[in-house]
Amino acid sequence: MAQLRIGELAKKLDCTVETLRFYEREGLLAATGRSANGYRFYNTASIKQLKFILRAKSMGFSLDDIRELLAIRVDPEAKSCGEVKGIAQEKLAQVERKLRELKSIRDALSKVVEACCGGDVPANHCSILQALDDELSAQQEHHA
Amino acid sequence: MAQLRIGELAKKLDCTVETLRFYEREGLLAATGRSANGYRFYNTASIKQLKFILRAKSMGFSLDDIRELLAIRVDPEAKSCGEVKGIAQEKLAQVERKLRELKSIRDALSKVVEACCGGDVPANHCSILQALDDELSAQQEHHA
DNA sequence: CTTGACCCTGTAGTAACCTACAAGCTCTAT
DNA sequence: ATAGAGCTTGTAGGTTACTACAGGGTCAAG
Repeated sequence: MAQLRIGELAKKLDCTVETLRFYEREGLLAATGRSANGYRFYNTASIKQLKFILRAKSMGFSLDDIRELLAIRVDPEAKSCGEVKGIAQEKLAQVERKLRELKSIRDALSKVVEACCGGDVPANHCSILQALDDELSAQQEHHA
Repeated sequence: MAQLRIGELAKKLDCTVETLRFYEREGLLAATGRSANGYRFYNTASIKQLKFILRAKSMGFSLDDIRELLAIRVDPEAKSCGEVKGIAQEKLAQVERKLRELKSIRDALSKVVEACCGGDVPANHCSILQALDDELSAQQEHHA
């Protein structure tokens, strides 16, 4: 069980073999080695590394970020905790920016959705279309 | 002032001429016409349409969505308010999904950032790296 | 009459992250 | 012996929304 082929690893950690080969090309995850027939195999260290990658991805890190984190992970003596924290903080700041942006989009959108009758009537005077047309749609309080 | 050239329009509504030509290729915004020299020109209707596009974009609609909304806008008798509202609601649902996802990313990230000492010490035992390695990082309450 | 800003077309590149072949080898089961 | 699943490489495509040329025409000012 310590030795998995690419398809087994893909199934185990729920990704595709193409993704694994892609990660290899990108320098994120080398196979542990090749068996006599040329097939890639992965041991527990490789599997842990893939878990690391997937977990970092799920936390919003880009593949570039992950490359950087992996370099530190491989040689943690060479880098400080502060550097790692810096990467994570920057990512957190990005996520928070995006979050604010999305919130304001959601607010604007839910406002126009609420205002629309949504009925089976011709859209001639649809308030959504009007809001998108209108000079004052974004901040109607400003005028009212 | 009712007739703008592409560069003037770009400046007026704060986008680039390349974007305008791109929107034309994409069927989102045709120029009102061409002058004798072949230059595009835009009248107030075109300008309104570009405003519509930009406003829709700022509300999180994709260019595909906007194409659909424009079709309704051009012939609003043929479509119902309900259809427009449907598009907007679906978009709102997408935005809210993304929002939830980002929130959970932010929470996970801020948790690991808080836990890290961030000092100028080697990253050997960095809690961020450990969290990414660790089986239990995502839901440590589950075990504790 | 030339410079420089502006316009034209068409094509190709970017970013991030895969995804999909084609052409062919290997292993297992029947 | 042969089918079928799984593996190999390399290359090309796809998404979204632009962005960046190259190579050339147009126009107003000096």
